[in-house]
Amino acid sequence: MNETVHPKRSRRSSGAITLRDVAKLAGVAPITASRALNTPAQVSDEVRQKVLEAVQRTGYVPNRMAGGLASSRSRLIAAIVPSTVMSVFMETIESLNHSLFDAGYQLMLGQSDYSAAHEELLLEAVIGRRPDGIFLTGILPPGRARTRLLASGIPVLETWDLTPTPIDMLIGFSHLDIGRAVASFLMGKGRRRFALIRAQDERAGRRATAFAEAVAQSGHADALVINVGDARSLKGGREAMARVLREAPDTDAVFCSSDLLALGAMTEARAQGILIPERIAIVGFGDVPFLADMVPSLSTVRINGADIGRQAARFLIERAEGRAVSPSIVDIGFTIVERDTT
Amino acid sequence: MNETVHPKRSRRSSGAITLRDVAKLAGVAPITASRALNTPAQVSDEVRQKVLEAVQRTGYVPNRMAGGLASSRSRLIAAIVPSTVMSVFMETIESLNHSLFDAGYQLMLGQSDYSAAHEELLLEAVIGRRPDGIFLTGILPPGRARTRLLASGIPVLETWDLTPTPIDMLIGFSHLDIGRAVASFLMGKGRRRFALIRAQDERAGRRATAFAEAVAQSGHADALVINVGDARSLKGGREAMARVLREAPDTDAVFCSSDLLALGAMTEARAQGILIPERIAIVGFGDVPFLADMVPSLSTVRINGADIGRQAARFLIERAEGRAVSPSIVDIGFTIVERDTT
DNA sequence: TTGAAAGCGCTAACAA
DNA sequence: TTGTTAGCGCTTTCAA
Repeated sequence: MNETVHPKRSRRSSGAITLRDVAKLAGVAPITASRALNTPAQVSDEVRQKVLEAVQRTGYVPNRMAGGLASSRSRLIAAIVPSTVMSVFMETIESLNHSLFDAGYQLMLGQSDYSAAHEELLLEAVIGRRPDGIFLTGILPPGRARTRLLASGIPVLETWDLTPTPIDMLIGFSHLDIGRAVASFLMGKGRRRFALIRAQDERAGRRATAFAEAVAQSGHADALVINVGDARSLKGGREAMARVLREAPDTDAVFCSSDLLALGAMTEARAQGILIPERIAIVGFGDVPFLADMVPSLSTVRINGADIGRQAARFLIERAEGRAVSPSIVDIGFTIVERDTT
Repeated sequence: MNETVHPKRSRRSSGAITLRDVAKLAGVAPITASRALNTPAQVSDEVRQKVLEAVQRTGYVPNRMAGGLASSRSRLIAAIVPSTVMSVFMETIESLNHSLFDAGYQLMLGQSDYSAAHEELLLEAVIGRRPDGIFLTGILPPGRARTRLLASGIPVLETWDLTPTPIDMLIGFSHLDIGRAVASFLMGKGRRRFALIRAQDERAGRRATAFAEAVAQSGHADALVINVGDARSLKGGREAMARVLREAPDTDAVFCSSDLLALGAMTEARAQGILIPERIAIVGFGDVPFLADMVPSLSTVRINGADIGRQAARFLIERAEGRAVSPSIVDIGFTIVERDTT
């Protein structure tokens, strides 16, 4: 009876139940308990039974930090998005998160606010967690952040854009193609005087430029370009549309860099009694879920965000588990969804 | 020359630069390098200088899994929300994420999809990461998940609701009060025949019930209650409004459990040529950023989500760092924002 | 102010 | 199939 009755844990212990406790209760070695939980096929039925019972009784929850440290596999995936509120990226993040969770991975979310400086800080913090993969929205331009990431050896998936020279994997679509496609779509409808309402976002800029070049090459007057700060501001769209109507009253088609800006533009047009699509056609970008049911419903460019998320999860997990088989560059394309506003 | 020229790392090493490498380069012991980075005040200027230089030269990024394991502090906060896409919670998550990042913490995001079963799995996975705190949307009802969480000893912050018996900390508001307040607000405007459009969500249910009781107690006819599945579906709001107009054509006020449902209701009313607010008043819930600029602009119940996020970060970090000073229950309140639709 | 030793809780590697 | 041993990369503890 001189054994410790209160099994005094070392002063450093966190106090939680550990695999050792479980193993002791099950009467096996810790590594055997570990195998019973992680690779059950490697263990006899009887042992597995006893270990699971001990887990139940103790309420043991494995410490993934310890596991990750020992195995160099954190089962953590980091995602960096420019914004979350009312944003077109959330559909992707939602499906990514689901797919990851089903495979036993956890998502760490970082928000860059469209700032390169912030993104660099974020990446540094993220690398410190040693995630098994990093999901980036956009292409990471050459620079310190990219060098760091490369040096870290963590699998990286860039999305939402195309480049012949990704860091590693890429799932995206061409913003230039979208600009051109929307331009021909509208020209095909007989529209002749164009305006662009675009947020301060480099990718939106490329769509706009491609659009403007396409209409110019077809011999039309230069498109009027209105810059607004925030892609999520309906108000910005309203004000931009007011300027369009003032500065180029003969405009008959407007391409907006987000659905919310488009909704703002529609709102202003309606407030001024301008008929849509009769007088002016409007096209948005993103296909946020609910605008399909507005009256009039918004024509827009649809990106299959959920599909990006699913494929991203697959790619990242494949890399994490060392079976890299998928092609590393995927163009996921886009669709012009025609509804009432054109 | 018999020293290893290629400093062969042990077969288990991840290969990344470690604190040891930095320390060696700086000519100090690992623990000194650790102090130079984490508690610079404890170290001489000269040593600090040399260590920082070595960090620069090597591109060292500390392994937070190892640090967390050794110190029992992960600097990770987990947040569980019912949904992310087009959701009223994202404003909170965004500000939580920012506040955490500024304090050197990282956010892990889990999505419960309004499912208790899923939430339990999520919590189990989350506990395994040993976060320094857990942010929950809603109150966790007694049950296995709550017991587990309690046993884990991880600080928990419940939000978005009130209860006298939180697990630990609480930042919320009263759904009953909201239901009652909106009822008196509408009755005060002279409205007499009410309808509720509500999503399948327990909290929305409580707002609706309180609303219905309040109008009944004032001697009005029972409010018509229409259930819809998804709070984020504009279409659901439209269909519900169509039913309201069919089943109770004399309805003159509708309270919807989300702004998106309210937008759907408005859309349907307009499609049927019904004047808002003249014939029917509409009130939403959540005050999603952009609806203020619609025409007509939506009257709604505003929750200061960004403030919840900020305070949540403060509470959780205080607990994590062992200086628990804030009150543990905070009623953050709500505001009825009157706009065009009433 | 600096360092040596030990250990956080787990798993890889090797052995039986 | 099971166990022993030795780390993973860091920080706590204690000592100088």
